[in-house]
Amino acid sequence: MLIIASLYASSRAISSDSQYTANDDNTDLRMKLRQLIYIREVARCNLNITTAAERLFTSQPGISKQIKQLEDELGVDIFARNGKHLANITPAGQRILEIAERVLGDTENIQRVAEEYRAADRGNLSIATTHTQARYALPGVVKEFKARYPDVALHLHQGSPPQIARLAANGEADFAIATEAMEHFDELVMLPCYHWNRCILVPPHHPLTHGSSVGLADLARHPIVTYTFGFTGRSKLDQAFTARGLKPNVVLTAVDADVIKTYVRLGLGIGIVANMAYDEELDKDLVKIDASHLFSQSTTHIGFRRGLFLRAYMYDFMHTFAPHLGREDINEIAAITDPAARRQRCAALMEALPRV
Amino acid sequence: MLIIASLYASSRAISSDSQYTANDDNTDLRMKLRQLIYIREVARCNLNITTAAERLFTSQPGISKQIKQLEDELGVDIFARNGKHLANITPAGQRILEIAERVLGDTENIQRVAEEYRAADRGNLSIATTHTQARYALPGVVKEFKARYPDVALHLHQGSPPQIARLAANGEADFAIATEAMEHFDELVMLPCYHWNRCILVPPHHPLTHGSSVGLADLARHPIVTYTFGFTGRSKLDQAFTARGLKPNVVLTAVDADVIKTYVRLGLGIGIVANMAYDEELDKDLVKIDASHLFSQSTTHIGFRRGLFLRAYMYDFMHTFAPHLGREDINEIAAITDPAARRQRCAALMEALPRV
DNA sequence: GGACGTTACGTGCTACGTAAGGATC
DNA sequence: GATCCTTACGTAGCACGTAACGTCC
Repeated sequence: MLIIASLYASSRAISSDSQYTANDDNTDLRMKLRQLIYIREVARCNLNITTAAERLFTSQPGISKQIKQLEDELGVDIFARNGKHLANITPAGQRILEIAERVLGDTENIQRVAEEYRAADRGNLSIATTHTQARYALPGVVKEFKARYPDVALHLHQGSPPQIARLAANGEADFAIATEAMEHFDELVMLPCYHWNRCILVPPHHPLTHGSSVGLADLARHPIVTYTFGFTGRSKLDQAFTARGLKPNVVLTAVDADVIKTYVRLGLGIGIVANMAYDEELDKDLVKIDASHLFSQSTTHIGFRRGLFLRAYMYDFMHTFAPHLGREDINEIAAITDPAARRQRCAALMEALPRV
Repeated sequence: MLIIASLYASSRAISSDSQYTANDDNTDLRMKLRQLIYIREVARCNLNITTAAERLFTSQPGISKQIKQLEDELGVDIFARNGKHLANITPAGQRILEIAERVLGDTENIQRVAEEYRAADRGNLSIATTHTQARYALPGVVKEFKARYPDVALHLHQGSPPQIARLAANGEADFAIATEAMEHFDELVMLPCYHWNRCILVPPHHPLTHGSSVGLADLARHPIVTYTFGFTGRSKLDQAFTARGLKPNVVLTAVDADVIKTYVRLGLGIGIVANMAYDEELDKDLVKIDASHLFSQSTTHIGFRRGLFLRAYMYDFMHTFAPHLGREDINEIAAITDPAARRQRCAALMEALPRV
């Protein structure tokens, strides 16, 4: 079949021409957003419809039926069934799910736009972050933010770096703020915020306080208390030791510096923590020895799902937290589709950050 | 309000935690795709709900009510009302409409993905193009394409360049193929296909056939029959004359070369047409004089809406039409968000095309 | 007065929940 | 046997069409 049509007559003549109504606008669209929510949730729940139903506060047969209906309309299976069990996601389903994610993200964006215009300084800000950030880096920013936006409800979700990244990727949190494991989610736009390094905390009169300059070998001779692997730049710490062929004697690992400090006070070992975790006032019973020369610096990032509509106060929050991040810079980087190119652009930003 | 929650317990504990369900997934989503279709159509119909209803084959009160319902849910007006008439699109509505376009485009993409997996070599291909392309550039490609994909229904829509661009931008056509006015639609990805230039057609024994080399001044001395402004590289033609301070004596303009040739045969003037419009066989009663040295070359582009899911046969069509366009190249360029950067990338491609 | 949008009302579809049935592990 | 998905059925809600009303040009 080859159809050739001319349309000089009227600039909108096309649509009144019945020939076009077939391929034309999605007039006969039966697909529903609910169905997309359903397939997404089922995919997220490891293909378990029952738990998906619980999480969406609806009935399991309802989801079952809607999914089947969607598959019928599209003419392809989204899920591969093994008898009556969902066994897998089909290739077509994979691609459909990707687009469905974007669609649902966009519907959320529509709601955000509406909120923005209804009340620019009212809304929610949901931040997923680690203990270190929540305890030492964010309080100042949060205080300033709350003073400026008293009507924005702030939610802080604490978790491990992978959890944090997942929350942001799923849209359950607006921002992810962390140091580790943030490069592995391509759907997240990660912006470098600040560099930091480590310090050593020891009780007063500890042998390390006597020597003039502390080296890695000195540290390796003492029992060490530091972060659990995967938290707060722990990887950089290990790298430094192994690069020198040293085996650190880590006797205790914790997720947060407060626990670490507690055990340093008990004399369990020397603490290696992020330097912003030392509080001049509260930790004056400990001696802080700078260790920036021993480890390569770490960089804390703030991330959000690509395509997320950013409220004005969200730009403001990022700018407060990392003053080098202006609205235009953020938009520019978020517009980059290719994750590799985005990382490259961010690397340039990182260079400009003050070293520690 | 400041909520801090910890989520170490379980990697998916979050969602069963009632604290999150408020800001969490769009569980209580009431928005419907129909509503988005409605607001888009109303916007397209110059805020006339009645005609939008006709075009969508539904009732006018239905649309009216659904729009109001959507506005209610979002809490902002999408359309500004003057009494009972829709007078304008609000700023919020503007942004909502942008996102709605993307959502609806994506739902269409889901259907395409489904088609692709259901029957890879079955489907529709809708091309909007000009007379020149349809008549002289496309027949060979179409023939080859139809042989390879007998089950793809091909639709050719002929129109003016702006109409063509609009069809592609609206999703009423998959491809736009034209030479002029293709840079002004940022939502279209435009790929350069081939360069071409003009030739002069005169009756036998015409004075121009005697001179050795034809110059612009020679042309300006004869009555000219050529394309209407805005068609088939007419702008480049005018530029050449005005750059030399010449005023061409255009006595007749037409949209297509067939009409031009007809009047050249009648002795109305000399014809200036695209060189691919000369048919060795059919036009042997006319003398063709190459004019590539007189005018700067034009470039024909193929364009599609950014974000459009491209079927395998669509890649193939483009490759057949412009062999330098491989699937990867197309994907790479389509992934570029910034229109300026995209144009720049295409400029590089154009350099590589054979000059004429 | 004509075109257009809104309100009111009736109807038919459909999504959803409950309950029972069958498959898989 | 426990878990999980499907089918069947009843209900309640909602979208849609018709008709009448109000409004703007």
